[in-house]
Amino acid sequence: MMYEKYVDLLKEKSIKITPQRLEILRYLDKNRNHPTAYQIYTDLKKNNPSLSKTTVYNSLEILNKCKIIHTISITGLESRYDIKNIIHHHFMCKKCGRIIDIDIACPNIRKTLEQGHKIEEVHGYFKGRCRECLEKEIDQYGS
Amino acid sequence: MMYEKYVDLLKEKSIKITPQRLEILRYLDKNRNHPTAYQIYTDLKKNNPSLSKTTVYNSLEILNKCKIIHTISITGLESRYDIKNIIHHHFMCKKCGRIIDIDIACPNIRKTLEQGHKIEEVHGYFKGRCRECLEKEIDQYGS
DNA sequence: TTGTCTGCAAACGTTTTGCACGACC
DNA sequence: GGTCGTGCAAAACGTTTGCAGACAA
Repeated sequence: MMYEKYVDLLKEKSIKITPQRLEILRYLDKNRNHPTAYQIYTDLKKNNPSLSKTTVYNSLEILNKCKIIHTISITGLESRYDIKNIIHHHFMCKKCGRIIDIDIACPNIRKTLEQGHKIEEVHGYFKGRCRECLEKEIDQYGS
Repeated sequence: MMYEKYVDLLKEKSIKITPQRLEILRYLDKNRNHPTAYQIYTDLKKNNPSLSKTTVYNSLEILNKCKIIHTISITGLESRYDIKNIIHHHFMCKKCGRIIDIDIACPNIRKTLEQGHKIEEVHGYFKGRCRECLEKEIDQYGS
């Protein structure tokens, strides 16, 4: 079998390598649209009908804990998952629901706040209307 | 009856004034600890046993839509609610679960992103360990 | 053989829905 | 009289749990 980065990554983090975990990682690598656990589950079930939701949730949890993937809770409903490894934030279009990576970092974030609280994670969630939805509005109602 | 700011605020936004809505606003004004809908419901039910969950959810939704209150989804589980009217962000302690207001604004946030997406809401969620929990750790394991 | 991972079913907590009643212009 | 808000119950949804069997060190 050819070299696969996720095999190495799991080894590096001392997480047991299982076919399910690898499939989830490959799925997130190919699908950069921030899928839900259910989307991952139903899509992977097509090629592996015995896959269970429990395994998907368990795998996502362990991969998130080891920072191989990231959990996004921008919708306020379900969690969504992301495998990008550089720090970034997210924009959600309130019209079409798309979630888009935002490659900006807030430059003046301190690691410890004035009050002494220690920051370990920063989640920037931006909401609004995406360019495509804005353009549709102009087409409809005129500029 | 004495002057009440929330009566005026609802009038201003053309939202019908009902006892339930006012009670929820007064509750959030007094309880600045980012309660869940269920906490609001059970606490207000003590003085108004006929109050229903539906009404609490309906009211929170309409008040959020009109920006009188804000919905916080930092936990990834339930929604929490906040009545503070100046822009701020939130810190959640991963040990004790407390959610604390962070009065900083990211200075260089544009209203429109490079790709043309229009930002209407900014939610900054910070997670880590609060001062009190950090101090407990030091007491336990030594500095 | 021990611990860990998987998969199924059931349970759980939060939120939404359908519907009937009541209040208010 | 028609619209809107309320309250109850049931359903829906995402997620977690308990448990039994399978697998790997």
